[in-house]
Formats: sequence, C-alpha cells, structure tokens
Amino acid sequence: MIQYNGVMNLVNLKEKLLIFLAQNGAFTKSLSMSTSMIAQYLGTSQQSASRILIQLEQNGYIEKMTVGKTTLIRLTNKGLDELRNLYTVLKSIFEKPMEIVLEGRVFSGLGEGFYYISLPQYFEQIKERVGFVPYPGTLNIQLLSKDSLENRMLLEKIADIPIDGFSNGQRTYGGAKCIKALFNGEQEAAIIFVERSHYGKDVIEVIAPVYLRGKYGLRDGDKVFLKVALKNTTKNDSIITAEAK
Amino acid sequence: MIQYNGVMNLVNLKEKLLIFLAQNGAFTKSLSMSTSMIAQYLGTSQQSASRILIQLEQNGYIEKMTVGKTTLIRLTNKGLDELRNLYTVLKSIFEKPMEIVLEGRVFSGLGEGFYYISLPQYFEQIKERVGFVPYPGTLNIQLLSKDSLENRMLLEKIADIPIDGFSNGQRTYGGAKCIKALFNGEQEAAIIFVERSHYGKDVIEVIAPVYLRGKYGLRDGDKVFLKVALKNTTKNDSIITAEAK
DNA sequence: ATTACTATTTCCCGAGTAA
DNA sequence: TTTACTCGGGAAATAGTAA
Repeated sequence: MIQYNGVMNLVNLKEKLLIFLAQNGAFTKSLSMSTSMIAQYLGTSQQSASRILIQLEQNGYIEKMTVGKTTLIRLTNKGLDELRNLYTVLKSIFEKPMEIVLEGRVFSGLGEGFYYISLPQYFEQIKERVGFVPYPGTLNIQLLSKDSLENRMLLEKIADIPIDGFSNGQRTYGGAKCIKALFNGEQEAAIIFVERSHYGKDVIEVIAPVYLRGKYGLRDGDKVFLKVALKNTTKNDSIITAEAK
Repeated sequence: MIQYNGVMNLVNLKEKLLIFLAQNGAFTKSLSMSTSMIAQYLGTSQQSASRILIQLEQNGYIEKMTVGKTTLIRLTNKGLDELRNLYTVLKSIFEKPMEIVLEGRVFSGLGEGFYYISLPQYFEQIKERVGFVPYPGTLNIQLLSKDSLENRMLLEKIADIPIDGFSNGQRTYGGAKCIKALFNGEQEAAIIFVERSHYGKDVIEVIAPVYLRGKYGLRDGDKVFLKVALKNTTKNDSIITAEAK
C-alpha cells in the first residue's frame, strides 16, 4: 500500500477515496484493504471509510467483492471516468498557454530611451537576442490596476532575455532583462526591465521595431496594453497576477 | 464567461468554484462576477455561492475586492496550488505507464500450435511484426481470476499487432492479433488472440522466441503470469481490469 | 482482528429575507 | 438589481457497539 497525497484540503472523502484507490492501481486489479487502513490513509474514521465505500458502491463508482474473509475493492469504469473527467478539466487549465496582460497609460519620460537604445552595445544585443531592430527609444507606460502591477512583478521574474551591462572606461552601464510581448495585442514588441531604472515598479518601458507613438498616434494619457504569452502554468512558480479593466 | 464542466459529480462546491475561477483565468486577472452568476454555472443556489466565496476567502484560497458596485474575485497562490496539487496527483495516475498482469495455469492443448506457427505465412508475419523468431508452438494458459479474465478482454481489444489470415487454395486460415508481453515478468513473449480459436475467453495462447515449457520446466497446472505494459490510461477506453492473486 | 449498524453532533445547503 | 444574514431540514462525520 503506497502513496496518497495529503495535499488536497478541499477534496471531499469520496473523491479522496477514489484517488487513493486509483493511486494503488485499483483499475487494473482488485485491492484487498480494510476500512481502517483506508481511514488511516484518508485521515478519517473507520466508520466514515466504511460508509463511503458503501455509498460509492451504491452509486456505481466502485465494486466490492467479499472473498472469504477479505474484501476486494476496485474502481468501475464510472469511478475511473469520474477521476479522468476531473483530470481533463484540470489539464485544460494548467496545460494551456497562458496570456498575461498589462494595461496602462502612455507618458513622456526623460527622453533617455533614445540615448540608451542608440548605444551600439545595447543596440546590437537587442537586435541579436530580442530578434528585431529596435526603434531608438522606449515607450513609457504607467500601469493602472493592482492586477497589472502584480503582473509586472511576475514578468520581471520571468523575463528570459538578458541584456548585459558594460563599461566603456568612462562609466558603467547597467544590465536589463527583456520579454517579448504584443503591443495592443498585435504589434511585435518587448518589455524591457532596466536594472537601474529611474522609474518605479508601476512603470514599464517598451521597445519595438517601429515607432509606436507614430504607428498608433499615441499621446500622453492614451490607454494601451501588452500581451505576454507564457508557456503554461504547471510549474510551481506563483503565477498569481491580474489584468486591468 | 465561459466553460465549466458539469461532469464532476463527486466534487464539492468549494473545489468546483476554484475550478470555475481557474477556467476563467482568475489567476492572471481579477474577475467580476455576481454570486448568482456563479451559482448558475455551478448548479447551486445564490446563497451557497455567496457562503462559499466567503469561506474560501477566509481560508485564503481566493481574494475578493469590492470596487465600486462590482466585486472582483481572483485565486490566490494557495487557491491555485490546491488545484495544481490535485492536478499533479491525477497526472501521476493517468500519465504513468500501466502494467496489466494475467495469471493462470499451464495446460496442454491439441498440439495445433506447432502446426499453425510452422506455416510459413504465419511464421513470417510473426517474425516481421512481433519482432522475434517464434518457437513453433503455443503455450496455453487457463486464466484463474475474474480480474485476469477481464484483463484478457481488455488486451484483446488493445492488441496492436495484426496477423493476417490467408488462403492457400485448399482452405482459408483465419487472422489473429498479438500483443507483446513479458512471460513470468522477464521473458520476451507475445499473447496471440486467434480469430477462430478453439478455446474460450478464459484461455490465452502465448508465443515466444524460446521453448517456454523447457526454459521454465513447466508441467500442466503450473502457475505462470504475463505482464503487458500499456502506454498510459488517459485515453477514454475502459481500462477497467484486474489482476490475479 | 474485521464491517457496519445506531445515535449524536456537526456541518452543509438553500429558502426567506434584510440591507 | 446586488450580497449575505438567519434558520430549518438533512446530510455527513464519528463514537459506541454489535456481529
């Protein structure tokens, strides 16, 4: 007798028992297990284990067979399907690519974006690693909602394209991290998280292969959004975030 | 507002609600939904939806935020982890390769196995498709338990190596299906399900690249078993079966 | 040892309803 | 409309115990 995961706090006893049986292979073979053993593994009383076995059998989820002095238990098709349906639903949640949206308003920065992106050391890295020739400049976006702020924190962790800092003898230039995104849901772009940023955590800077203000006729205060596609949410990082309204 | 699967009969409301929220992406963004909408999707009352929201928040599975006249809801890390844990457990059940065991006793047949396996039309197909040079003969096994009988039915459906029938002008020879198995858990072998078998559904015939009776010193009545490894159990075929004791 | 009954408590659900 | 309270019926959990 192996396994059983005590990590499922909200799962009721019936479902727990089905899972426990499935974990022990009760769909390929009948298992011989006492109600008190089951109770121990499920963290409940022997009486409850007994009652639930009876109910599950009445509802066709399991089959019990008394052979001599031991009781053999196995899942029925219906019982296994119940678990399989649940599995399918959860799989569709966790295995589907996830989209994170940041929304905010355009604002004018100090114009430094142009200077930094134009530096060949940064320019070439962006071209190489991000995969497009950046328009020299960044679009500053002030995030609006609590959800967007939390998503920003998440994306800063996840950002997978490093831009290395460097020194030219006179001064050092800090590093940054990028993650690709779709500007307004369509235009190829990237969010750049600068190490030594002048802005707070409520701001993102966006680079793109085009002049975004021009292409979209943007003026300060205009609402824009960025979509970032993540692979999936199965990994146990916290993907707790939010979207602006 | 989309989805929700009404296929989870044994799942309680709390878990259903978490799933419903997750299906609607409430881990990347806050959702605005009324208790009566939730109730409708979950198939419960507005009162229950309200109560469960309160309880889930008290226990840290969700966060509620009243903004103006609408309530925003989202899963917390804890809430998403609860689902993720459940998903992980179910995944380990359904995605792990499954092993089916048939157990029974050796018995002597009519000696036809030798004749049929020796026919070059069968012999060559077995060599080609099953992947070994068959010893000319089959080992007959009388299955013992109800579990093994059901497993036999399952395997006959699953058997994936077809052996075609043929005609030599005088008479026709029926087809068969094979599935690879490990005899006594170690010896390469295959179970052959013959179309026009003389035996009942309580018997299997085994072929192998060696003389099994010789290698294992088998006499009629000796207990033997066969293990068949299946890919996984996610497909919605009934994998309800059993193993002999 | 085992299973499963009865009795008691505890918890859940939903109708009614207030705010 | 909305959320969420009270409260009654009933289901679920368990202690005690029989078989």
